[in-house]
Parts: sequence; structure tokens; C-alpha cells
Amino acid sequence: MKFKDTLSGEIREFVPVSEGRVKLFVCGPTVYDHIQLGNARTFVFFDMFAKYLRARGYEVFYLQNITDLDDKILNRAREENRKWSDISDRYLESYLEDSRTLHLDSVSHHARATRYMPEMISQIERLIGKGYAYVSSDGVYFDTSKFPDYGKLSKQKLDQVEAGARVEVRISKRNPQDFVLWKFSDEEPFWDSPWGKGRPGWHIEDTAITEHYLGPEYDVHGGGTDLVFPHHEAEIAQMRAISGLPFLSRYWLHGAFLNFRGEKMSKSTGNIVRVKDLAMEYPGTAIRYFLLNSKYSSELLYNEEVFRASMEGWKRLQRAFLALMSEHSCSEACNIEKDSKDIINLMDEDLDTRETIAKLHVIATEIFRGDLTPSKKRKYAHIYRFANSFLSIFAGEQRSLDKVVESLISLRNEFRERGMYPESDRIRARLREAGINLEDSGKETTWNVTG
RNA sequence: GGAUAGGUGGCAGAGUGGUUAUGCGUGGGACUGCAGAUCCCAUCUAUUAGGGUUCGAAUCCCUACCUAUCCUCCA
Repeated sequence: MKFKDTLSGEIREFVPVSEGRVKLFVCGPTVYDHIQLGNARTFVFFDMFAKYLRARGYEVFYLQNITDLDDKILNRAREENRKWSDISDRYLESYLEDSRTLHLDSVSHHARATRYMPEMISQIERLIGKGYAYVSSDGVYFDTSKFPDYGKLSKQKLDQVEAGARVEVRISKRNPQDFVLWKFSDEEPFWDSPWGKGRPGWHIEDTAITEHYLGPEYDVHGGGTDLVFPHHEAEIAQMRAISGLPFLSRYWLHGAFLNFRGEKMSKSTGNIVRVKDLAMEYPGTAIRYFLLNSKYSSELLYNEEVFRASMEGWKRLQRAFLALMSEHSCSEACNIEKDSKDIINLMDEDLDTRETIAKLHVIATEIFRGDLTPSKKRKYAHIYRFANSFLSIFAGEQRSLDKVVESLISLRNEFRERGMYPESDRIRARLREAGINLEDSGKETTWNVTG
């Protein structure tokens, strides 16, 4: 299996540190608002990635942090005149709800930042002890001049970085690129530390959490590309300064943005579509189809027109899936992996979900053409099942034994045979109101559940 | 100013040296009580512009123009 590693800038063959086992860490959300579709793109991609690794036989420990303390959470609390932890609790719950909608069920453990305060303080102590951090007037800072590899991940040369391009340079820092590990503060919320009351900087939570669960070095670290600099750069600096090892993560995997109205979908600019709003109209599997029907390393365009067009493609595949699943269940005789060789080849080549979906469409055409041999049909059923084990874009196997529906269908067909169409149409209309769609093809009537 | 991706048919978006990507849309046909779905055909010899390498370039090289993103809020 290969994928694009940000650190080397190359598509590299993936070899985990321990054979057959993968330690994966992905930066989770800051819980200060509902997540939007751009966030979902990254989370869906890594969910698919973890599931694909498992489908290929790896044992995967997938760790995700939750940033439940941050200036944005504090600001929101102030605006709403509520306790900061009420805000983070509420939006963490919202995130978990959206995760269920989107079938993000591959995470082994969610780690909330504020529960790892001793681990963070321990890391800062060790950094100071080794001379990589210093105490200043308003906080503790990491001294980037002591860590020569700072900038290597993002391929930035420090002397070329425009200091203060977006944020004021603080005079309390030794170098403009130095980042804060601990911010002094007497205002709630604060924690005690050897250097005084305050709260942690943004970057330290991830290394504290990953060191706790995965150790100082692990296999894959993921996130959106906006985190490459400075966040992931800072994580590398922190952990490697402590461990002295050549890597924090062996592979760095970054997902590209979702663009909307000519720019990145982003809360700060207000051009967002919330997952919750989309989920009112479309099932989570369909939203996943839209997000995965793209190359993770390329920007993806969102607008209503493109999304609706994508939904048409999803419906087509969903029908093909139902057609296959209604007739074939996977028995002990299946050889899913062998039948899915083509898909595995596509996926092993830089996680090409888009080509995989294109392949499913080609199969769909063959299925709908309707002249398949039973063995070919079984093979295609295996392929769909295998692809769905990591894409999670199909749901709702046809319940052909649901006797109530079946008997209504046969009643309706009696009416149809006698030409009593007003009666037959009423049955169809009533079932549709109940969310059940009937479709006639010749003498056969099939049905499926919408939503 | 520095860094990273890109610019492909009506739309979205693959393809990294020679073959129909794929989906959506549109038009026509088949099937059908109607609806829906599906199939077939067409749109479809598309590759930002200008040079170069090559028997052959969307693909490699150079130049120009354009777009998105990052340079301490961010998935």
C-alpha cells in the first residue's frame, strides 16, 4: 500500500513499525461549534483509511483528540454568558452525533485534551529541562532556534517565513516563530503548574495524548493540510525534542480542502455548510459518497448543483447495491479478497477512492444490463460488499421477507392485472408516504426504503 | 516575499509517453397502463497559452498567465 507522505513529499510504500499493527493519530475538532462539511471531509477520509487498513488485515489503533479547551471556546462562552465547559460538552455531543450520521465508527479512542493536564505539564517540564523551552513574562515558549528540523514538514525555511504575517509578534518571545506551551492566566479556566496558573498552548495536547497512548513514535499522523504549519511542525518539535528520536510519526497524511464559493470552506469566513443541515435532507452514506468521490490530496469543490449531481450518482450505485444484496448473501464459500483484487490495486495505489467508485459504476452498468451469470453476479456482490466495508456509502439491505410489504405489493399487482389503476396507485402512494418506494420492471416489483 | 497543490468536454473530475476514464446534465430511441428505474445512441478525437524534446505529449522540459491553500484561528 502506498500513499502520499507529507514529510518526504513522496508517495511511499507503507510499512508499519510493528508488522501487522498500525498506530494512527488524527487531529480531531475543536468543539466550539457544529462541524461543517469541510471538517467532515477530513474525518470521513481518515475513517475510510482506518477501515481500509483493517480490511487489509492490519490491526489498527485509531486515536483522535478532542480540543475541548481553546480561545474560541472561551470566546463563545463569554458571548453566550455560559460556562466554558458547557460549550465544549455541548459541541462534543454534537460532533459525536454527526459522527454517527456519517458512520465515523472506526475511532478506537477519543481523548479530551483537558483530561491530560498532568501529561502536558510533564512534557513542558522535560522540554525546559532539556533546554528547548523557556519561561517568559506571559508564558512558557518553545525555542524554535534550538530545533534545527523546525520547518522541515512544511518545507519552510525559517528565515523566509514572513514573521507576523497574520499575528502580531510578541516581544516576550525570543524568536518570532516560537510557540506557546503554557499561557499564564488568573482567569477561569486555569490549572496550577510549576510556572504559575494558566492553561496549555494548542500544540502540546496532541503530543501529550499520543505519548500517553502510542508512545513517542507511531505510524501515521493525519489531519487537514491547514494543520501542517504550524501545528504539526510544533508537534514534531515538541516530541522529538523530548524523545531524541528521528520521527514523531513515520508517515504524515494530509487531506486537501473542500472549496466553496471560490475559497476554502471555513467557519471564520462564514462560508460553511453544516453537516447537520445536509443530514436533514440526505443520508450520511450519500454525504460520504460525495466526499469520497474525490482524491483526498486534491481540493474538492462544493456547491448545491455539484452536490445534487453527485446525489444522482449515489442513487444509481445504491440501486445496484440493493440489486446485488437482495439476491446474494456472503456464505462461507466467498472469496471476497480474491474477487476484489481490482479494487485493492486501486486503493493500494494512493488510496484512490474515486477510481474505486468509478469501478463500481462500471459494474452497476453491467448489473443493470441484466445478463450476468450467477458466478459473475456473486463476484460483483463481493466487490460491492468489500468496497462498502471501508467506503460505508451503502446502507439498508433489501428486506425481501418483510411480509406486510410483500403482501401489499401482490395486492397492488392484482389490481394492476385487472386494470384497476386508481387502486393500485393508491397503494403505491401510501407506501411512499411511509418511506417505501416501489419500482416496477416488467412483472417484477422491487422496493426500497428511502433515507 | 517564501512554500505547497493545481489549470482537462456543458458541469464535476481521473488518467503521468501511444488504447472509450467515470458520474451528472442535455437530445434522441427502447421498455412501460402511468410513474420511476434501467438499457442503447449522440453530445464526446476535451486537455490554459506559447515554445521545446520525441516517430508520437493531457502526460517530460522551459516561459507566461490564472486559481486555491499555508506563513502561529482552522479539518
